Amino acid sequence: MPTAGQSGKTPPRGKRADAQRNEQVLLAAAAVFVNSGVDAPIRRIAAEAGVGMGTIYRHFPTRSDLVVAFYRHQVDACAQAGPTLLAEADSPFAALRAWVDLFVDFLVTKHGLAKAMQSDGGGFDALHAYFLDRLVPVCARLLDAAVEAGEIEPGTPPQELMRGVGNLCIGRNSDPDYDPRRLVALLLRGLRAG
Amino acid sequence: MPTAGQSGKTPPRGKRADAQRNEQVLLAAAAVFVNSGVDAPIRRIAAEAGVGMGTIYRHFPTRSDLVVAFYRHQVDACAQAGPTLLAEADSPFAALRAWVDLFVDFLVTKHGLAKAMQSDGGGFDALHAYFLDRLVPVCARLLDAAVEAGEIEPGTPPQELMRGVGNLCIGRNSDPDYDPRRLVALLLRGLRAG
DNA sequence: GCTGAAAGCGGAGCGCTGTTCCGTTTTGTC
DNA sequence: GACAAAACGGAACAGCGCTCCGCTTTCAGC
Repeated sequence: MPTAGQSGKTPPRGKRADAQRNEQVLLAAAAVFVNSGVDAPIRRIAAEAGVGMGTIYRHFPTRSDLVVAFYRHQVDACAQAGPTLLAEADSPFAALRAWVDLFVDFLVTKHGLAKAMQSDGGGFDALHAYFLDRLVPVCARLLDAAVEAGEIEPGTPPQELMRGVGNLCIGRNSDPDYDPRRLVALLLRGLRAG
Repeated sequence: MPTAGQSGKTPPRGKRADAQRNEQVLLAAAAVFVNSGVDAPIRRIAAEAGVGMGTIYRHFPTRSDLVVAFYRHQVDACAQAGPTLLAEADSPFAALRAWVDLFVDFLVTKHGLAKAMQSDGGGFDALHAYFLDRLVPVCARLLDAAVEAGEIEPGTPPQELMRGVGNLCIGRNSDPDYDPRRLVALLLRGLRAG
């Protein structure tokens, strides 16, 4: 994937050089999300980046925007894996299962991302929206294919399945005995026709 | 410094009258949980009750304790419904399904309770513990009965199922289109032997 | 009744958040 | 180099949980 827009010497919309620089620095500093979770204090990220609070808010009006920017390419990779899996797997349902596994892996390896994705009152609306925008269509295609192949029953909206899977992944880090994968597997089993 | 020597001041088992009164007043004020969710500011509950912050923290060291005290009888009712349903339903699996429905109803009608129950970092540990203490044994008995009747596959720990169901109920209020019941039904379907 | 120690109370205060606002600095252009 | 616009930095404000300690209430023993 290309690095954030500008290659060579064409600044996209006339952003100033220092602004572009700071945006990159902020994205790099957002790596604290990896270890401290997406709830890491804004001040900390600003300090990590060596910029002031004003700067961070100007570039990313909500924490959600920063999180989206930071994880965007991973979400995109997950979205792109959908069609590939559908083409290569033994059956549409197998593809769906593999894709959901990918999604679950993504969520459980990011502290608190699943929780943040629910967006209920936490100001993570942009994150929620981005996940839905990118992944629901992919999920829909996989579901449709599986329905068409007679492997699962129709009637489950993709956004509902996504939401459910996301919800099941919440709190994995707070309880090492809890493994969302087993429950997600049960959920998918419940979809099967028969 | 207390002059320790007095004749037997009996340290009474019972609390002082004003303390008992305030505890009742606080429990009544905790009704703000119903409309404002379990995240309602402590200050607000204190104000509602007409007491100071110190009082509320003395009676309920964590917000979790207050929530537990407020919803305790409803949780107990849910726990007690387990054996009843098992005795009256057509089959153990039907009883399990009915009981889970009861649990889901309880969770979705309390703003944010499901989220709080996850206890990941929110200081809701006592709430989490109480739910588990009271409901996991009930769930275990229902699961065992259904396994014994050959209706579901063995291998799902009750605490995992509880957690999964609880997780699926998160955020129902933030998205009216999301209905956890359908997904919970799928999950239970996934348990079935066959 | 009184009385005084212990139990309980109240809320100011601390530390931590997110977010805004505006004087100062940097940048790019003429 | 000058100058306006863009961007910056962090002090300041608001809201939160929680603690701490001087003041008030209770109640057994007289």
